[in-house]
Amino acid sequence: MNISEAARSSGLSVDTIRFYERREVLPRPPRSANGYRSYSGEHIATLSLAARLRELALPLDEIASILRVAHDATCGELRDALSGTVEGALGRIDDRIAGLRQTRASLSTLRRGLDRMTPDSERVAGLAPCECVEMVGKLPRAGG
Amino acid sequence: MNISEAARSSGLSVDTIRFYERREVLPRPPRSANGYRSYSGEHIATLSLAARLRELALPLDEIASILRVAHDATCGELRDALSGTVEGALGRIDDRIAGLRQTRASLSTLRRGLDRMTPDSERVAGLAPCECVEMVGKLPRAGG
DNA sequence: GTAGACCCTGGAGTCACTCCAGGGTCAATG
DNA sequence: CATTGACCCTGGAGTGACTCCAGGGTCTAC
Repeated sequence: MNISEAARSSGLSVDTIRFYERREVLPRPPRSANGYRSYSGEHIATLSLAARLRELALPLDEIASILRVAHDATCGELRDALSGTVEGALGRIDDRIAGLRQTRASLSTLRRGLDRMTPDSERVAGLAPCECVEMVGKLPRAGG
Repeated sequence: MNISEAARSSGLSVDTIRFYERREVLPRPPRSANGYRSYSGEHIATLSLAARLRELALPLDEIASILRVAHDATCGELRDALSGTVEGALGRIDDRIAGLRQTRASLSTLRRGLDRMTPDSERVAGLAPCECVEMVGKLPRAGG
């Protein structure tokens, strides 16, 4: 299996696989006679695991150490490594979702306001030609 | 008002203000005799507007053009610029929230699975020492 | 034999900051 | 008047996680 097939079946892009390898997140696969990377089923499993962990919004360092553990650990060790990681990731995701919801609410408010406005044609030099700007300025601060 | 006061009252950091100025997102304020940036009330309004727009997850280019429009536009023009932008931003945020929720669900599944597992002590060379890895591998693909 | 799809490398570009070195300025204190 | 410490300036480098590029080699089908 060469790199583009590996990409297709793992869900990572070709560029990303090469990038992860350079960053030592992924193990270096053997090369065939022409110098092409050659991936086995086990390699593909590692790639897929990395892809899934990345989808869980884990930073690459963490993924790298999980993959290293996953290659020579007892089940219990791996479980412990994963559960700490998962706990942290859940917290970060919850914060992120809360922030985005705040932002979403601000945006809806802004849109409702814009819909209610009639476009007048007063042209002013300088900032704040109309209530639009005031509206945006008065939005509550969200955690973007 | 010098830059640190401007930062405090706009919600941007000092570094970010200077960075936005370099990137021509913000207008260059006048300098006082010693070379320090000197911000008027109108400048602060612009900074605050930029900060709010950034919280709405708009890219800097878009903010830059809105600020330029905001400085010499009719109310209707500004309204139109903002409403297109807001519409796009709402869509992006909804997608992002949906993706994060997927990820969150996967993480919860994973955590529940880990909690139910008993740590056995089988040590294997090669990937996939236990069901942990399979579990992660089988998580549904989320849009991270 | 040649067109087009694939592969390789090392390096640069992206976004939105954030931090740093190496310097100048200012207000208050001793 | 000297010094301390908080502030200000600039240009440039570092961050994370890619993404794209140039400039080359290889493989497959017609």
